[in-house]
Amino acid sequence: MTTKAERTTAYIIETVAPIFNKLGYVGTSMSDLTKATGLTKGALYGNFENKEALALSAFEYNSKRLLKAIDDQLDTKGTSMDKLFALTKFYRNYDVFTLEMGGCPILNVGVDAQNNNRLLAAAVKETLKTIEGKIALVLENGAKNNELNLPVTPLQFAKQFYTMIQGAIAGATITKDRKYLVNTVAYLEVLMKRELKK
Amino acid sequence: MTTKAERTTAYIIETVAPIFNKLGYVGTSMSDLTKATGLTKGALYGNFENKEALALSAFEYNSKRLLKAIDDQLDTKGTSMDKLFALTKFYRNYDVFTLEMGGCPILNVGVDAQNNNRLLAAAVKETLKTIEGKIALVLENGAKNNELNLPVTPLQFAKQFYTMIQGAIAGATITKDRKYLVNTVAYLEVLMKRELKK
DNA sequence: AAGAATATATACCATGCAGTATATAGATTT
DNA sequence: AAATCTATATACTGCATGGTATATATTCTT
Repeated sequence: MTTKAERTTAYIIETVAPIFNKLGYVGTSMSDLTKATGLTKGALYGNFENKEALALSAFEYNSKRLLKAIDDQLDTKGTSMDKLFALTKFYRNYDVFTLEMGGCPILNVGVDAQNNNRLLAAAVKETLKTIEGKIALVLENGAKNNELNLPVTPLQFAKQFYTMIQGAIAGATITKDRKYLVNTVAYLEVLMKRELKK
Repeated sequence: MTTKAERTTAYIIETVAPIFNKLGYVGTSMSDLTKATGLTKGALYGNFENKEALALSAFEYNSKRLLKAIDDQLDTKGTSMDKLFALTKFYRNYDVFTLEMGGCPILNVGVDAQNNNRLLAAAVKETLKTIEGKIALVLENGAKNNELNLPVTPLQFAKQFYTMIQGAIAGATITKDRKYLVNTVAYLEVLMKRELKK
């Protein structure tokens, strides 16, 4: 059973996560958070040591949600090719997925924290590497099972794959135009068929 | 001839531009700027109406520098293919180019201003479109002069081209690893040869 | 249900913030 | 060189910031 205190901590993180993601670390004030949660400073500082700990928990929360969603796609039944196409399909509507998170946590926090918060920046970097690793693993298994051809190493292909996705996310974010996602995913699928298909 | 006042204004912009680009709009304080310039608030507010005007001028300054550099590449003598390869070469060392600017202004300001400053966000969006347009123009001319084959419209290809670059910039920024630039540019050049060559 | 332990609210602190009014210094014009 | 005009420095707002000490609720244990 979860104690009241644990539920409060969880509630704070959930509520605070999209705000930090949207407004950035320095752009978010403690009063933004008391307003959003309906709690007072006493409650927030009773559950978290300081603003930085809150921001870190908030990012970890968003990060886990994202990694879970990616895992869900890559756990699709079928060939490794099926799994990868499930992932591209996921990213085609990534703007919808990230709407309630307040945008892409990798891009937003990655850029925002770069020169403002080392711990956050390091956490983002690790999440990015984790995602690349997950994609690489699928590719590696696909190659092992003779389901696909790999022109380069699995990690190399995974990195290039995610770089294109990242570019699409950046483009869609900056221009507020989801076509960047749609078009890039379409192109990625063509490239995958061309370069990975046996 | 430039008056002393004009030179001071220019000096402020130059000095302030990389700071805003690095620390973001909210992350930059007026005292950061007085410290960096060696001037006082009186001087800054005498030359600019407020912090927002200062940030806008700073972005426009960085933006112009970037557009100028891109133009320089695309003005390379030779075929449209030569011009495009000059551009990819430029982006291979983009981290060096943007070092003294405090990072990529498109990515940094585009993400930072997204939820903090509408004017800035709009300015970045426009710059991004301008870049895409410049690339599209080279492609269009190349097609007209029968120098290359276009599988899609010039703008469509240009957008996909820049999306990949943008992804590489994001990856390199977040992980502080320039390999994202090097590898993406290498891959882009392969794709260009494969898809554009007659 | 009473008492102990814990979680939240209140009130406060020092500091930093963007911005301004005014004084002083410097440049430009005559 | 004097007078005028302009640019910069100084000193000061009022307000928001992150954080804390303490009082008051609320939850948990017995």
